[in-house]
Amino acid sequence: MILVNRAGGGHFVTSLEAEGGRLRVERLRKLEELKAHGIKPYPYRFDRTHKASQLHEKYKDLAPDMETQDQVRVCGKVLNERNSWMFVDLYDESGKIQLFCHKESLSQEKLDTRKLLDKGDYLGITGTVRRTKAGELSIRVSDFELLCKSLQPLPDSWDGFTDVEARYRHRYVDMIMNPQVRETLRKRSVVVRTIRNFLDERDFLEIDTPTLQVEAGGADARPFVTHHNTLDIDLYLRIATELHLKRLIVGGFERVYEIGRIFRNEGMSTRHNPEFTMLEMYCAYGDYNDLMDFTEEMLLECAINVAGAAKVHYQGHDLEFSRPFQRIRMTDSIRNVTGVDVESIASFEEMKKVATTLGVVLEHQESRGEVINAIFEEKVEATLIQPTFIIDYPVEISPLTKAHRTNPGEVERFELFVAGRELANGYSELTDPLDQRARLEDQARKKAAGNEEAMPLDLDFILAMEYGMPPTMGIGIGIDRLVMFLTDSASIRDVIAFPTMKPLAEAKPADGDGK
RNA sequence: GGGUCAUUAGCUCAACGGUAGAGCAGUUGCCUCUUAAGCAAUUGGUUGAUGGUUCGAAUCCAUCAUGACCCA
Repeated sequence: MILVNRAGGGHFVTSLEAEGGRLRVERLRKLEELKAHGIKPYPYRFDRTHKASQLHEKYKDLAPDMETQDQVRVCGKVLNERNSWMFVDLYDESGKIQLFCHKESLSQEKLDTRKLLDKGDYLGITGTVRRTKAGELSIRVSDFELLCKSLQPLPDSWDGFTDVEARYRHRYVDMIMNPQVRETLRKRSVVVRTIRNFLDERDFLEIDTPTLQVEAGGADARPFVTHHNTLDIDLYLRIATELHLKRLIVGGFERVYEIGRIFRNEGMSTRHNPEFTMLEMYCAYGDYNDLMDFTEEMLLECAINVAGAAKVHYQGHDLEFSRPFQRIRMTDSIRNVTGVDVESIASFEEMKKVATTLGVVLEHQESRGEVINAIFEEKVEATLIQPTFIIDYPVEISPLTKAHRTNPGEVERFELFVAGRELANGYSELTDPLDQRARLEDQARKKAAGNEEAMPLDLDFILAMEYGMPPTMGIGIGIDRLVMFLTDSASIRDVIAFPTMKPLAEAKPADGDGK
């Protein structure tokens, strides 16, 4: 089997032997030599007394060139070495601690073993705390044990590991070499925890709904298809959690949410990953006005917990998450940007002409409301930098939203835009089962006509609604995008631990057809 | 889907039609000294893949693969 790879970084691994090349062979030689000396290269455990950061805190007042007799045990990964392993940078999750391996402090046996170590190995250290003349807190090593022999060479620590494709394909190396990768994922965890705490404090229940579904509804998107062998039926991966969370409201829960993985079989870009994480939250007896207040409060708390302030720097913009966010009717936002008052244009045909005049390219829009939305997306979205609620959407593009209480043709829906991108989508939920049925039948008609993004007719969902659903507000928030804003990440791949990557082609045998 | 660019040693990059190089890493000595980097010597390549042009291709052309950035 031949390994096919870009030597520069991208890998489709079919041969471990080819990875790392001769440097790996050299490490295997050392591994064998270690074993020959009776050293077990993959032991079971190590008791440490301190993490690196704890030592820096505890000894922050220790003066340069001062030596203590305090014995400590630390462990971690070797990432750098100076002067033939006399000075070693050992990293644990909390940070770095320097090891001072003076030959007079180590036995001859350990000095011999030291020659068989490589960068990337894990070590368990016993020694005393000192600060060097140069001022670096260090451990004078009296004993060490190998905790893991690493077989793969690490990237050059000075030039770093910068090949974008290689970083995403071998994310564990990216995490080792680029600390900000781990920091971003840590902040992601803070965002999710903040949201959970925020909702839990307000008596919400987190309930899991099905990922595998007979029909994928609740959003305009193409689903992934999979197959259940025993039932011998195709199932779809969910594109939203909305329809099931609303069934929970019907069932008597008043406050529910789910932070779950969503799958959409669509394009990939710096803003789209095929699987992503969305918060959906539903709360009985509130409307979309209450929901905007609620959303502002929650996002502000996220910003403060992650960035430490309401103001967040994102890709050259200063985003201000202080309350309240601007609220603009969609039609007003179009007038503000283009000068055109779409509310005064009643007919579908006339609206299409206006769109064309504005340079908006239309594809399969088949109603006045859809054209208005196209104009909005093309002309207004990118201009919405500060957090802004766009409210009161056309009914034609909102099949699950309650009709606006005063404006005909509109629904009580908002989307929150930040840095020109949609971050959240919320509304007064449609609870009228007859209206809901009419809207979904219209969707089913579009689907039958070939629109793959139209929603299927979920009769059980309508049946649930016939049993009675209280007035409800509900929202979906893209967690990945929120984390992008709060961590100043340009690509969604930066906030996902293991982003989706297209595999590299495997080598074909010489007698293959080569296709 | 369209355009532009990229892919060369473990990593970061040169070489732009004439013998594939550097820095770091690695190896071997010496050295117990440091904040990217001790000193010296030295190993290392099917230049992403497949074709083509040419006396000669990392370099020019075509196709493919993967990725990045724009655009739809």
